[in-house]
Amino acid sequence: MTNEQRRILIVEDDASLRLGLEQGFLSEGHSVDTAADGEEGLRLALTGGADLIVLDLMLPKIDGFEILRRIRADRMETPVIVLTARGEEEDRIAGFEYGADDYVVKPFSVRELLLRVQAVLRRAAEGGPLKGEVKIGEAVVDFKGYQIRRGKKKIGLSRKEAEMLRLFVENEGEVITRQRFLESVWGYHSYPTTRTVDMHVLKLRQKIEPDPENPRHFITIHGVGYKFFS
Amino acid sequence: MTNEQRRILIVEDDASLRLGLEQGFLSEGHSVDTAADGEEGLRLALTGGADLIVLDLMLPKIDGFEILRRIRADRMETPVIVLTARGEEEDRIAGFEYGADDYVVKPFSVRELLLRVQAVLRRAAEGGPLKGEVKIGEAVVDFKGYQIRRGKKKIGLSRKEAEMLRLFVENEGEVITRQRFLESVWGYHSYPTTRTVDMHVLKLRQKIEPDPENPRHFITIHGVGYKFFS
DNA sequence: AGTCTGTTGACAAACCTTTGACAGGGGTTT
DNA sequence: AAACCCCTGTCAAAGGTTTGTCAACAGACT
Repeated sequence: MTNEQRRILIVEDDASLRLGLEQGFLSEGHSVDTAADGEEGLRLALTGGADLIVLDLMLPKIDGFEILRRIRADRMETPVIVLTARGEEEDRIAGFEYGADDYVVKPFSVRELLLRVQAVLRRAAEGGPLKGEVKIGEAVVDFKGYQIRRGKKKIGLSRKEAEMLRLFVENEGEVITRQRFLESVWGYHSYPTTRTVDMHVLKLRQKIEPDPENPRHFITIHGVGYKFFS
Repeated sequence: MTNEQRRILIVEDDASLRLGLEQGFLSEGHSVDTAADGEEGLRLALTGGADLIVLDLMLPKIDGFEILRRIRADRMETPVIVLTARGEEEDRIAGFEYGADDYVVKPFSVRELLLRVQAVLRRAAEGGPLKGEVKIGEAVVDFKGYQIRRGKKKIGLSRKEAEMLRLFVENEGEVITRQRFLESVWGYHSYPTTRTVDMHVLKLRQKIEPDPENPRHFITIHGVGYKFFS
């Protein structure tokens, strides 16, 4: 009852993944449409009243980019989460440009995707902060452009910085442990030290805090993790 | 990391992998049960109080799907992480259909599996006991944010304070002995004096009680322990 | 080669936790 | 009721752990 049920469209050619996702969504109480190729996917996207679309980029017949482009060309604002394969990292930037709302890199845990879907649905329901820009004190973060504006100064964000910031913003007011950062931003295939997380927080503070030595937005919770306030 | 120890059940027929995983979990401080075939695995899954099950799908006698199905048929909610081999009966790999919490494709690094186990355990723990906020008199405790709000004042909670408070809240009205605090909050790896518990109760009183010298919420039971009322 | 990013080690600084000490309460025994 | 002993409240200092920050290094990219 924490969530309303929604209609999810899954466009994915790999049968086992498609079924797995379908089950996952069903078990969360959503209803599901599926398409195994781009043609079908586009048709369902344009006709069916999906509340959210999970879209693989690599598809038979019509690829994911094209589907995304056509959806947006129709002025549909249905949230889209893109699935990209490892090594197609550039896809992700391109994906954002075409108007994806989030992306997940394969291989991912279904749990992770379910969490992101929930987050996107929540944002969509609330009017979607990440859609455009987020204000943090004096600074304005542009996630799609990977940069921050403070007054007239523009400061670039690296990929890791941007992803950490995204996690912060999505969980404003809640403590996020270093482990959770590693899990969510770094994934299961690289194993940096937890000190690395600290380093990135330091950088975010330097780029965003008015007074980096007395942080107001990125708060340390000793022995636990960090907490964010906009 | 002061992570709590858990009991892990490994169901895997390949001996070297089974031993490798066992070692990994042991070195993280968990305790481990193992089963080399499906029959044994199912038996242990249903009887033993495992906190998490690592389950190979391809097993002698009873395969992993069947085990998973039966576990869930019993309404057990023990988290399960499934190990699948690449190329195994693809259409059935929709392991999530049967309620797995995550899956890992062989070959995988032990390190990766350990990380996923931690993640699943953490989520299982978070999902359970604590709701968002709890009111204690005038104060509102925000466990996710590790803080207390009293009117407009926000007071931070340290980790130990938060964990003690959690135990108090979860056992409202019951007397909790100092010993129980030590076991539950501090665990088996450290043995502080019971005076330490007093100290933390003092701090909680100072942060939460309207009049810390005449406590209404954290009551001393002389010779026994403390009792909490919201 | 030069730049940018991510990662790590090192060390000091900050912080929480723990402990000792002592006063004050509580309960029990006479 | 008084004496007594054990338990708890509280403070402050010690102790140990966690974090902030700098600098160096490797790798990717330009």
